[in-house]
Amino acid sequence: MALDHAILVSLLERPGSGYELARRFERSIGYFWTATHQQIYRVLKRMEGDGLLDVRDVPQRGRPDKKEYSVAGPGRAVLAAWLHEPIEPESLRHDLAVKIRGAAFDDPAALIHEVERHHRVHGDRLAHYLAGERRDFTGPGAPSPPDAARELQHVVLRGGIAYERMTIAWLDDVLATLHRLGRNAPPA
Amino acid sequence: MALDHAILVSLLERPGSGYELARRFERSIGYFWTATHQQIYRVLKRMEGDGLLDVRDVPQRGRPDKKEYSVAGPGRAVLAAWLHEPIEPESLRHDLAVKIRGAAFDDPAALIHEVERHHRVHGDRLAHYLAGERRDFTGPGAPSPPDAARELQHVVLRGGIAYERMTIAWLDDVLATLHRLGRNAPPA
DNA sequence: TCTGCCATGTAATGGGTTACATGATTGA
DNA sequence: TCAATCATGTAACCCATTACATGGCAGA
Repeated sequence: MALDHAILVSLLERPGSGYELARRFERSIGYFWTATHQQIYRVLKRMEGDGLLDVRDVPQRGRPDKKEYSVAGPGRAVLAAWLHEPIEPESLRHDLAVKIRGAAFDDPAALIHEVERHHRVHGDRLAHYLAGERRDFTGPGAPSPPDAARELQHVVLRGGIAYERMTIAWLDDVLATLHRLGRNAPPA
Repeated sequence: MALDHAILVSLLERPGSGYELARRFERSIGYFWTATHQQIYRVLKRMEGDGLLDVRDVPQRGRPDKKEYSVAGPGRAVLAAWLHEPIEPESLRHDLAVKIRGAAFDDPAALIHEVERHHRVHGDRLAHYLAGERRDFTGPGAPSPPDAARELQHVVLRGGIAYERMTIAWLDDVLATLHRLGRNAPPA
């Protein structure tokens, strides 16, 4: 159900259409939550039906019209209630780790390219987050004193940055391990 | 579908019953994958039907009998094929981050207890991982030279340790931010 | 006696992913 | 002319979570 809450938070930060939400889920909110447009449209419709959201038809020139959603009173109440409930600390789902342990029953060295690919992806994400941080928080254009919403967005982004740095360092460790195994026991 | 592969890896490391698998998913494999016994029994039945697993009835005294599963030839082939396929780099699903951004529209200081609770959970997990590392890899009883399977298990565990340390450091950052916001703008 | 562990399952629901579907505008 | 972007949706399937269900043994 947390997609509902992520959408509420995003629409409180700024009202928008399903399409715009889907784009945000590829960027800022995507740092910590993913969703496709199909999911988003379904949930928006349901939440609108439940009276949690307001909709406004926005005609546009040269573009398809869009429906701009914003959070209604009951939506705000639902979010507030959720904020005061405890949630379960996350547990990981890490496919690559399954593969690494599985590689013991195959050829460990064959995993090197795959791990390198993941390393590049996380490097790109890190660069992207750092650019966003400079643009929105630490760069010359950043407003000061910042408000609470911005401070909280920033601390979440710092979490994303820490996650990517940690992952990259770990993948270096994985690569070193795979290389070591390759030298000690070269595949037939 | 990666639960299938996680089960194959675990059964290759050591054959076992559904119940035993469920317990492993609470410990070592649980570092990077979670599953409940309901899921596990369903998947075991399906994979056995597909000829990927062998079953053996094991009568026990003083305990219910159990079914011991092990990986059959086709199961090994399925795992090998998956190991050679590329997989998508993970994306996060972090409820707590949604809450933190949402707190801007409520009372940020009210989140402090929740964040502290998560901090404790991650601290406990870290201690648990470190104890496992000492017991199985770096302690006096650990065999040397270790084989490939153990090396790979260790590098995955190091990933879990790095993840918990990173998370704890980030939660410290979050707490400092929440305290700062509380001082600057005390709630009514 | 009661809790917890061992051991296996079924059923209902809900959420997520993938595939399919349409159609206009802008820029290369 | 072709690809990309904007914009919205439906349908089917799979997977995961939650609740329900049983029953014996060991130890506090």
